Amino acid sequence: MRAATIQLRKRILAYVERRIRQGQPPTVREVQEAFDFAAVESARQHLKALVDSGELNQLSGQARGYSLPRHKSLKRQSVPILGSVQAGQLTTALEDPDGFLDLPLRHPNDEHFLLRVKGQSMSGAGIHPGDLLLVRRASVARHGAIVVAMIEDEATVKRLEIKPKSIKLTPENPDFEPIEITEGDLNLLGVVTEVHRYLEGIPSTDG
Amino acid sequence: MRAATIQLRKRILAYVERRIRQGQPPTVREVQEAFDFAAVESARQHLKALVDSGELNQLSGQARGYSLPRHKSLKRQSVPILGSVQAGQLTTALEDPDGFLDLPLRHPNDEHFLLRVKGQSMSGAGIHPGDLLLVRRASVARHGAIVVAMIEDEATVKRLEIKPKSIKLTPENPDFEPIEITEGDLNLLGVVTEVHRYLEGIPSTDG
DNA sequence: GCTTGAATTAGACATATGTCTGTTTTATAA
DNA sequence: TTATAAAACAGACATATGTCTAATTCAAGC
Repeated sequence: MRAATIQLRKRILAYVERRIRQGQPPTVREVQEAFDFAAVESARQHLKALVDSGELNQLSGQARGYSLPRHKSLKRQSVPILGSVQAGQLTTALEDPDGFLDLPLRHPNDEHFLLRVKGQSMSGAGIHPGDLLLVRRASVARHGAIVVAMIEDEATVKRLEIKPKSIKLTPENPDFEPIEITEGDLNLLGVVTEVHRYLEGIPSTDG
Repeated sequence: MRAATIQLRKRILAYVERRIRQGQPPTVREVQEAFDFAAVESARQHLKALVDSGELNQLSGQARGYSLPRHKSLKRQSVPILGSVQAGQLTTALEDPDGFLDLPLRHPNDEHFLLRVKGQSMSGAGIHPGDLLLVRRASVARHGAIVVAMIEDEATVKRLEIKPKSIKLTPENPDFEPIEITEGDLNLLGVVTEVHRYLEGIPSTDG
């Protein structure tokens, strides 16, 4: 393959992806026009190459038959927004959320919720009051992960430190005290996977 | 219109919407098959009715030419991810993004892009390196807004301060210097509306 | 039942679109 | 430069798909 072709093919792939995401995959001739090919076959050859290399899927013979491979099409789901979670009430809270946001999830088979941040205890990690934390429900987490755990009757956000004989939950703010508990006493609600902040007011809470 | 037709038409609309959201609008004949019509024209008539009532848009004569009207489709959009923007190259950068994220947009009729944060100049506002900023393209902004402006050949993020006779662009970090320019020299690319941080690695950069 | 218009059916046609074959141009390396 | 394969081009063809017209069936009201 020629040097310039690599760049061109990337641009074609980006174009096709954009069209698909906008709701209508392009025809071969639309690709031809978008890239000023004089021949339909030129566009087709590039598309075929992208299919052959696995960057696009194709339903042969169908009009606008190009689609994104599975790993590229993220599932989107409605995620409930929780203002706070009281002890043992996660299920209840999930059933009566403050609202929902449609988000693409990277672990679409896991259960998620959004938790609105209160207080400054994680400001050292760039997590501030009002931020929405996307939490993947899990009962285990890796050392160093930011987790949501039930501490003294309320869900709180801390960084998890796994020690040989205990668990330490550290706020990222020197004004707050870390908590050290035994592994059995840890009531982990989930792992924070994303932080979202909305600067222009409350996001749509269509729930 | 007959009683049963109302229900059927709703089901057809839902089918078309689902197909569009999955990335490929159906052909008339696919609608025909999905609803067991013996004639193509039956499906076509229902689709035509949905177009006439404004629940679908259509590009006549085009294969798979049905699309969602603006108020339905643009609740979620594919937003291009830009790693950086060089002077005057926003259009080019938008055509060759690092990837896309599907996000619900609160100003669905405006153009948006995601900008990956470099440097610590806005850490005082809780914006850190690696964060993705959702930017709504705009040429004007309100006092106090966090904006993306072209400064010295590159897009940078600053807080906007509108003064009587000048514009001040302030980094939220004492280690950096504010910039003061006349209003005419301001090259505003957009307003930051959301901050997103992904803690478990790079979000899908499928572009 | 009869009437009437909506809904469906049947079939054909026009166009859009995918695909194929062969030729020409172009970039790259020897 | 020349040889070579990649890439682009040109044109044709096959199929998919949108659209049209007329006939038939069906549901709802009289």
